[in-house]
Amino acid sequence: MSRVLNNTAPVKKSTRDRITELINKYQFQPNALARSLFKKETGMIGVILPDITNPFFPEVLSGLDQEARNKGYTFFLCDTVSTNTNGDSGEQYVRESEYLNILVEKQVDGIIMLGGRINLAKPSAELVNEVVEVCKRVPVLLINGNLPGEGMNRVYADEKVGAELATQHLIDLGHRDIAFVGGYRHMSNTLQRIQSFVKTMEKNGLKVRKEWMLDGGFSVESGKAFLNILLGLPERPTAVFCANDLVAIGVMKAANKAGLRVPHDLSLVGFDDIPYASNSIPELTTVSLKCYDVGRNAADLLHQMITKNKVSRNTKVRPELIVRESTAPPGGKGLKA
Amino acid sequence: MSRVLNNTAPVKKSTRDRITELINKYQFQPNALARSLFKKETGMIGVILPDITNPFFPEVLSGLDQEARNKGYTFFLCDTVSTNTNGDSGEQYVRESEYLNILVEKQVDGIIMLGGRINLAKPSAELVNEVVEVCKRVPVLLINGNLPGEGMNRVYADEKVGAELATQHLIDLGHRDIAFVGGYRHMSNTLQRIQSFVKTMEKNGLKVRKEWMLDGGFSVESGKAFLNILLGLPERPTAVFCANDLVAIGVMKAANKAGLRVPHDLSLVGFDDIPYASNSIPELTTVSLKCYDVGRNAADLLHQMITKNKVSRNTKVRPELIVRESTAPPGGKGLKA
DNA sequence: ATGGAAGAATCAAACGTTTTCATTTACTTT
DNA sequence: AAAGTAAATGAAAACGTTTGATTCTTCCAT
Repeated sequence: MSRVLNNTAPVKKSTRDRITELINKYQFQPNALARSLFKKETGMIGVILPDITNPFFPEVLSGLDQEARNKGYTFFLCDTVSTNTNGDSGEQYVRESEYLNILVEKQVDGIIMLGGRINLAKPSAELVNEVVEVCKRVPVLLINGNLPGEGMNRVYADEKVGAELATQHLIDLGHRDIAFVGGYRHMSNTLQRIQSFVKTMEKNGLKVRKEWMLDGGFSVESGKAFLNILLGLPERPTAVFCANDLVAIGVMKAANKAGLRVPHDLSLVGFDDIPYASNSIPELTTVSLKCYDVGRNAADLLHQMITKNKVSRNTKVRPELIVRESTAPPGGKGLKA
Repeated sequence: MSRVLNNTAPVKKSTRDRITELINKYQFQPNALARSLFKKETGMIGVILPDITNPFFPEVLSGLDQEARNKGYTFFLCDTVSTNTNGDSGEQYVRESEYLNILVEKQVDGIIMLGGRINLAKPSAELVNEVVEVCKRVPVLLINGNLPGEGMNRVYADEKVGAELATQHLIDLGHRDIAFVGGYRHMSNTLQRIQSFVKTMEKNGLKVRKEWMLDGGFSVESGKAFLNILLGLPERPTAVFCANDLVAIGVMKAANKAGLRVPHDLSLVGFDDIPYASNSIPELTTVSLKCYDVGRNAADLLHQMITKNKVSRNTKVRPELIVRESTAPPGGKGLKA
């Protein structure tokens, strides 16, 4: 029966017909569990991410899916968000560990980790150990994150050039007083963006002001808060570079409420290029992390790791500046009252 | 060994210790495939949806996950979108069938269908047949969709009261000239919204204008197109009810470009309450479909279907009007030039 | 016609669990 | 102390597939 389904051996036409007839008659469908048990491959890939509700992730998921689908993979979705948001991300982290275990128990062919603890600037030794341990059993691929030491496989967007692109764009427009707001200093991606930001500023002979460097969130709400802080300062920037699009939206909303017009009074650039970015009024200038491409690359790389059992080298994808409507030369009154 | 892992039988302390030591030593992890093969349950739920990139779906996914997680389920994500968008949704439909097959082969404990063909106003007999066939093998739950005849299990938001809420809100504000734009007439959810819209209009003695009823898309782009059509008309509405938030955003952008202020010149209400809705400027008045609640309910119901093997009755969740900033009395110049 | 080879069909083992049943060991009670 | 009961352990079957080995046909060539 197996032979006729999979054409794995020659079989006389008479018997083949007999079998196929039975298959149709009983609506037979093979049991993938049993097959996987024997073949030691499941065609399943686990993807662990912090929060499916963050529009950033569906985008890369989409790329992953597109590339992996025709290779015959299906996805386990492991959302680690702690929905009963008591602000305790500890719970999220234990969930991450749990899922790691579940996935290897379910014998997935590969695991993709996306965000969460792998984004920490200083990941705990415990986590590193854990992931290394899992790596021994199943190929693991990190997207937009890193873990020190162990030569992990990763594909990621080049945060540094992304931040440089954005900063330089603002400078070329004529801005000299630029703020950076958003993110968390203890996360590696934020850190890279900040570092690249100050580097680019200094390269252009511009000063970065400590009091214009605000972090503490990736959300719209935090964006509003950041702008309000900025508004309370004696000296104010004419442009702000936001750690991601969501906080850019927040900044924009708060600016609007304060009677400031974007980009006339204040230039704004975001980061990520989530769908939001092109839907706001005015549309947001941002740097695209090419989530979709990152996803596709990841799927491809993981597939190689699974089949060739070979550690391919990491892939870095180059971000792209998307100039839309939220940036302009510093013509207006700026943030100055 | 199985006994000590699962505490399924009394075991002497000495041997228990011996076993646990070995487990730790060899980092033993059980094979979920083998277990599932024997127990005939996998703890896996398949969810089929059209496009993870549409912010509507992550929201319900999140609710699903939250409720199902602590019951020990994990999710298969089956995105049926045809990413090489040649506009051919036929491909999407065959993918839907494919996934249905894959999921039963993988022995999932249950299947959740979300959008796609189950939203068609007139589903093909072929589809109905297919789903009925699958239902014989594994519990299937439809979210926000229906299939005729066969007493399918479903949980859904009450589109009719949602549309009524929105329409009545506009009317209460004093609007008499209201347009309805967006969606597809051949989809059941659009149809219900339309029907409820005209019913509510007529109940208030208001006339609905054929030329103000536009359909043909759920996207931002289509929203822009709709408004532009409206602008070209000799007589224009003072408010428009959009089939979903995305087209409302589109309408808002097009209005903005045409120099119209929302809500001063034009009132706008959306549908769905996706995260976008509260991030736009002005924030969008909309009706919340309670995606998250729908998701939670679905997870709960499916769990009952799986364990109790009982066909629970359908669940309907009541939408809620969220009044924000995009609606106001028809004070402005309206759309009239 | 017999031997052999190639083709077709059938058998059996293996994948890693769980559970039942039987067997052995330990404990309690009269 | 013996018997009976309870606890602990061991062995084996089953879940549904795949594949390598084995047997059985069939046919061709010597």
